[in-house]
Amino acid sequence: MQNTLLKEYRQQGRANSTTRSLAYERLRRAIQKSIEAGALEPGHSLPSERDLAKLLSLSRVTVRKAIAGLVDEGVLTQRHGAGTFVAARIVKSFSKLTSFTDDLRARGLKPRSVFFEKSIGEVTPDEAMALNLSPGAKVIRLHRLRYAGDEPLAIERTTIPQDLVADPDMVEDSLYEALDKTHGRPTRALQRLRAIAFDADQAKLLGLPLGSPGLFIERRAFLASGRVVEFTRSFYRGDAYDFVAELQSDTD
Amino acid sequence: MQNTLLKEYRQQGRANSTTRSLAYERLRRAIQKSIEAGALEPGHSLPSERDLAKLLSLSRVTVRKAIAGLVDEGVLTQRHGAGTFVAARIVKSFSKLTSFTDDLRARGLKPRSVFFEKSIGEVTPDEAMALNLSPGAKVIRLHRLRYAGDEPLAIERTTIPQDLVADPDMVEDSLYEALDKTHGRPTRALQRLRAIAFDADQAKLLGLPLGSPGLFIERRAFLASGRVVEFTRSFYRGDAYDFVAELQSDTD
DNA sequence: GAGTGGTCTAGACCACTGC
DNA sequence: CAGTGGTCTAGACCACTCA
Repeated sequence: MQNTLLKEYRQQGRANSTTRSLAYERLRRAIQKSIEAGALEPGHSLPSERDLAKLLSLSRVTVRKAIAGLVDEGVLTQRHGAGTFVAARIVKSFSKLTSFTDDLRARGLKPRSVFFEKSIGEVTPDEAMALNLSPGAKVIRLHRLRYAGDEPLAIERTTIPQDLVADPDMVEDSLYEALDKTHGRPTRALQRLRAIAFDADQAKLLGLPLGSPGLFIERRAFLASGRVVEFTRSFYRGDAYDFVAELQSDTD
Repeated sequence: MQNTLLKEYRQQGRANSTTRSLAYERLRRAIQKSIEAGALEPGHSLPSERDLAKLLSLSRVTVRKAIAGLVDEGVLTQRHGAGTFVAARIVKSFSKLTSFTDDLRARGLKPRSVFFEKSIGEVTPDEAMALNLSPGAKVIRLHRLRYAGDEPLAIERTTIPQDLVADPDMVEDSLYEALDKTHGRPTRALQRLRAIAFDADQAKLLGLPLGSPGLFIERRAFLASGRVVEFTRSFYRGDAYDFVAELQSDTD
């Protein structure tokens, strides 16, 4: 834990031979890496600011600056008098388009998918509408349970035009990583969200009591060209997610 | 300019007779007020950090902390070697959002409020933090049930600095309409949202079964000067609220 | 009461800007 | 070149948490 952090900190120093490295940036990256590597798990505490300062031969002010950055990204949380902890809830920006897989990795969680379905078929009228496809077009359908480590987090149904991905088996964990290799990631998305209560099937899959609160999210993601790459309907566990949005208040 | 800032800083000190006030919060508020009062206009520069520190008998670190908060809200901008300036225009990427309330109006439904509480009081520590107010400052509290026609939709608790609205009775249905008549509407807001299950009291108020799904939304709305005008915690019926956002992929 | 984060100080050196 | 913000230090005291 401390050792990993110290190692990462030194590593970060070496990384930038060309550029001058800032102590607080180095420490910040070191903490991030330690979390991603699993040395710091959600809910666990970091060494105290004073200990970190001593360990790394930094002043406490510098340590605080490094931590502050991660706190306002939602990666760490601090409790006065108690300590600094790796955030347990997943705070997801509702304004930035990020991949589920990347989100979890940034928090030191291991994303994993269990597929119920990976198939090719003809679009339904619904899907054709959502994806702007002609009737008769072929689509790939993914239906899966998404995990963070051993914890099921969400149920997800995704539909993708077949000409964009070709083979459903190209998608292992991350759709966006598969897209990287072909048409690139989407640059824009429209998302709609509401609260729901899980029905019997959903609750069972997620290991929650019937009627537990969750979030239903529907997303259409677009390529730079304007093409719809993805139509996804997800059910997220309410106890694991926080969504943050920055918005412009309407003139009316 | 400098004079106004100094005066505002002292003013902020007086507000809290009982509790200790934080220097960086005081300075931050003083800068905001100076902007609102027109003593600092967009594009103009602030005194240098060193000068501010000397003027207010603070350390430079403290002055920087006050400024940093306003910089990341987009109210001020800093240019290395040049100075600190009042932002000419706030350039940030916002999601466009439509709330259920907006949809209501668009659909011709009548929003209506039943108030449980409309009062004036002193800020709680929580509220002071959320609104960037000095301890001891007066706030208006609104606690209400919001309807669309005869359907209860949400339970809402709003806290507003008193100097922005003066009289709680000025708010009939829309807080923003009341603000139109005084300081103008907020230009930006930060929202955090998660799924919850309604407890007994909430369920009863909304006429729903215990444990029904809902959205808990916490919102802080800002004026162009960076001042927080509103801190609201709402509980929306899950079956009635749709949250729509457009997301952008970020290069960083 | 020991340990934690939260605030604050009075210095210092560096990198950049603009005259 | 003088002046600015950017980084960093080595202290200090306070307020809070938890056993």
